[in-house]
Amino acid sequence: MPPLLKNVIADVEERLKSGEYKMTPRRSLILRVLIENQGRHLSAEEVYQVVKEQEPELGLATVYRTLELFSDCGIVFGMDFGDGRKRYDMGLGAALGHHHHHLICTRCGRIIEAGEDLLEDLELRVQRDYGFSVVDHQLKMFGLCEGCQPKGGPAKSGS
Amino acid sequence: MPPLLKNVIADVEERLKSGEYKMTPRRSLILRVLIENQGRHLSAEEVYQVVKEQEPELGLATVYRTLELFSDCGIVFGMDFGDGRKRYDMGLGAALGHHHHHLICTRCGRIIEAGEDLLEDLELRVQRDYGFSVVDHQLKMFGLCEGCQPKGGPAKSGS
DNA sequence: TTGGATGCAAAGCCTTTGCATACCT
DNA sequence: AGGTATGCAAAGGCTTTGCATCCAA
Repeated sequence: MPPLLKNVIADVEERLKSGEYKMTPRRSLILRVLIENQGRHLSAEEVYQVVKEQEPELGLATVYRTLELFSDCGIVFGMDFGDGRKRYDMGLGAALGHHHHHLICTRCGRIIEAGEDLLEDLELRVQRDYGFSVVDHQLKMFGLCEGCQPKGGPAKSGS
Repeated sequence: MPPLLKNVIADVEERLKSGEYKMTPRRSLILRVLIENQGRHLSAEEVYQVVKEQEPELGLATVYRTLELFSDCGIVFGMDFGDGRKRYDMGLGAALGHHHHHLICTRCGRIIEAGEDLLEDLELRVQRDYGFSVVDHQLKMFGLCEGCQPKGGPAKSGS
């Protein structure tokens, strides 16, 4: 495994220990799966399927418990794309696990991560106009991804 | 009931009829509850509780079915604040039922509607940079509402 | 030895569905 | 009559929990 991965795992271990938790082999495995699937927003069940390939003994409940644990520690973030199940992803990159921007294609279901930070501006306005102090935000945009859009450029609809 | 309300109900009736559905007394009642509670993002269960006061015979399943029906007709919009249940609100005002901006207080749970439209700008960028054509979006900001913020101005933490 | 970690299965929540009945055109 | 609307209760899907066991410090 690449050294970066080791670092991340070590870092997570630190965070867990500071909260009286242990980094067990199973948790480590789940973490690795999450890292290797960054940006794919796996559900608990999906994590379970992947993890079970290497650790068939591992139970679904452990996945749920681990995901919640990681979530509490700020290691992963849960999100909801309206498909009836929670999905998770690493909180790496953004300093505070801040800024989750997703473009959700309503046709093929693909979810694209967008890295915009224009919301800084909006946060300031909200802070000022509503007296609301923003800690985190989540933006979802629904529409059609490039591949699902009508092809052929800006053709006239008729001819 | 105010004339505006009548108009809305009549309009909804039109929409239902155009889809082969009927505006029944129960649906009308549910609609009225939704209208009278705009901005409160009621869950199905909550709608049920309110509706039952006037129509104790009405069943929860009808509420669910009606909410889905309204949702399909674009009359209401479902959203998710991460509390494990769908919440609904009227899609009035914004032309396309577009622009749902919510400020969610993580301390008291209050949900404030924000009417900003700064995202137009962001949508354009997304369109350009990702080739993603945005149809709708949803923005949630988590933080502390005015009442839940530490009082007394920028006081020193110690003394 | 003690406390957390885990598997398994049962239980919980919210939501959807099946079926028989009631209502309206 | 014919078809939709509805209540009730059962069924479903995802998640959490209880309990006995296992593991590590």
